[in-house]
Amino acid sequence: MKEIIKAFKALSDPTRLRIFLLLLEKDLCVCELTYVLDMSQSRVSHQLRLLRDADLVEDKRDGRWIIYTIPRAARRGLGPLLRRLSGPDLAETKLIPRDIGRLDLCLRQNLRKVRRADPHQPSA
Amino acid sequence: MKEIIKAFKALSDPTRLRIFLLLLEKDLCVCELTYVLDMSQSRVSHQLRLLRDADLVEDKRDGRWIIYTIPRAARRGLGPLLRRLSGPDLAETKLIPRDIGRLDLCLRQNLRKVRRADPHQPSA
DNA sequence: GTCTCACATGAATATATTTTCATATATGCT
DNA sequence: AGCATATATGAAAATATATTCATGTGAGAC
Repeated sequence: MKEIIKAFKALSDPTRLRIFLLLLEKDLCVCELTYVLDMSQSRVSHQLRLLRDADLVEDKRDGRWIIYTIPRAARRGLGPLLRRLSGPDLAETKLIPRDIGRLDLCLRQNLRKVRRADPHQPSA
Repeated sequence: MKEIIKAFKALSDPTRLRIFLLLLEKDLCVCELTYVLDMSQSRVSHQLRLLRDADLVEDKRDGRWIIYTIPRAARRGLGPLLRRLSGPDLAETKLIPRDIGRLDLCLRQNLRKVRRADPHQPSA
């Protein structure tokens, strides 16, 4: 019961729902989310914590970045519901077309491009 | 989007989730809910309004009483999710066993028994 | 019409959530 | 070690939500 309340509460905020829907599309790091949402990093981090506390997202470190992911349980449970609530047979995309646009933009810029944590990269 | 937020927000409060789950079991009037939840009528009414604003419940008058119902759309969308979130193949019942107990008690007392809006009741 | 019951609602208060700002931590680079 | 980048977090301020209390409304009984 408490878990369910937490999950609903977590998704009942526009920012967090947008984050969740974005992550449903693709795993992202905080700076990518910050870019797409055009919000302060602190704000995004705080919201991510609530999503994490509700077990709606997971994080794993990758070098300097922390990548957020939607664990399988949450994907299974909520993905279908959101598809249904957003109208018959629509992808999450339809809920946040603007964000998806900015996400594409963001991915093209490859924010995490150059400095990967790969010490073995040959210089030529 | 706004509708989805409203729906999640509506279900992210313990009182409202309990009401929703009770109504998933059975259509009920406000005084029955008040009894089962053991809360003030005003409090229950306020929460019902939020649920109604989120299209998660509907009401219809029946004589003196106002009966709350879960419309089909909400039942279809959220029922399955709640069943899944509450564990594999569990009915909503498992989420609020106490409330269901009190509901049975309440129904046995037949709060809406005597004064039905039936003017043709013979006196003998 | 008057009384009672069932319910709704406005306004004030109490409580929780969100945002911002400053600062802390961890990683990688040089 | 020192610096920059990526992210987290505590605390205060801003904002939203929930609860209570008093009162309003509408239906049925008489």
